[in-house]
Amino acid sequence: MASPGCAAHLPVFIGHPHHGDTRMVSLYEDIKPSRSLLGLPELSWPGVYIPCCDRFPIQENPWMLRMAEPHAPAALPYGTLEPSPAKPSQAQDPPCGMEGQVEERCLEQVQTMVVGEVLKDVDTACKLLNIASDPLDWSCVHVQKWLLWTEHLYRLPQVSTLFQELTGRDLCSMAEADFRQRSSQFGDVLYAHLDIWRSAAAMKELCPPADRKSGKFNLVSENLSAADDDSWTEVMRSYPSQPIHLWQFLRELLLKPHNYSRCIRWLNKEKGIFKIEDTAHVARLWGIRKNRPAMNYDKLSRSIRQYYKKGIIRKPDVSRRLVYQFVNPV
DNA sequence: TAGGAGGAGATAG
DNA sequence: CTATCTCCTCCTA
Repeated sequence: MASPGCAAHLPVFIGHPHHGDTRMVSLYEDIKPSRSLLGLPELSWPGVYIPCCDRFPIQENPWMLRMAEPHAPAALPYGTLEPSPAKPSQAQDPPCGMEGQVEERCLEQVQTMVVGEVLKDVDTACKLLNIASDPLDWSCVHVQKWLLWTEHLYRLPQVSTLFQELTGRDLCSMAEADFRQRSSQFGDVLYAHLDIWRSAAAMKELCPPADRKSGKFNLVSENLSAADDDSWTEVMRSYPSQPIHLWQFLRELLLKPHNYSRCIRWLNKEKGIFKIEDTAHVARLWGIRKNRPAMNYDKLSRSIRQYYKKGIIRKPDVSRRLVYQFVNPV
């Protein structure tokens, strides 16, 4: 994606780009595309560069300072991601002395967190979409799901129609120019996003989840949302088979408040009472998950109501709009 | 006008 | 056959 001497910006949304609580950074690919790490033994992305380090001098950057603390970095508001002028030389300057070592370690930590978050996001998307993490394994249907998801994630106009009848292998064999040919405006974004997925798949192969859990990537899940991650993993273990049921899907969203609290959230977790805050968003997510592009809240709510007589979901004692209750809370 | 309740036929796995 | 999906009517806030 990067032409020589003209490195490209690779936006990576950590969490969800539409939400204020999103921690978002832009990965800067320096010279080599991230795919080039496929053959690398070490588990770091060469050239991954955090442009926010440019914008905020490290000693004045609270976000950077918080890296050393045990909790999550503060959110970077959506919209601050505009590619800042690339300054590769600055990123590549060898740090000097103790200060330089601290800075380097800090950068390493950030990189590790970013990569860990990317892997987590890819994992989450895989589970929500029910597709393999490795694009090479995707069927045409999986490719369409991934495209719909990417459209949704980056708020792209409909691009999935431009990539019909393509398997994941077809997609992976395409050069950036081929992507641009199909979509002159967003081909590069799709290419970059696919690149992230391919890199993540390669990385997962090099470093299985068990290793990641106990290894360096633990930094991320420990620091950012350990409880979330555990419950999420638990949920996925509980429902390994397909197809997923709507109530399970809703519960999954509820168990990822970091990503989805803007569209669905607990009002009373103990009692299993939740509220759908953004009907269109939840319906769209469900539609993507079930490959039903025409899904809307009207239909989704009808499906929820089917659970009334099955005793899975009901309206709370005090009925309120968009508020439902799991009959058997977790 | 959006959301809620529920009937009923269609559809996918 | 089950679990929705889809379309529908009627009701309510």
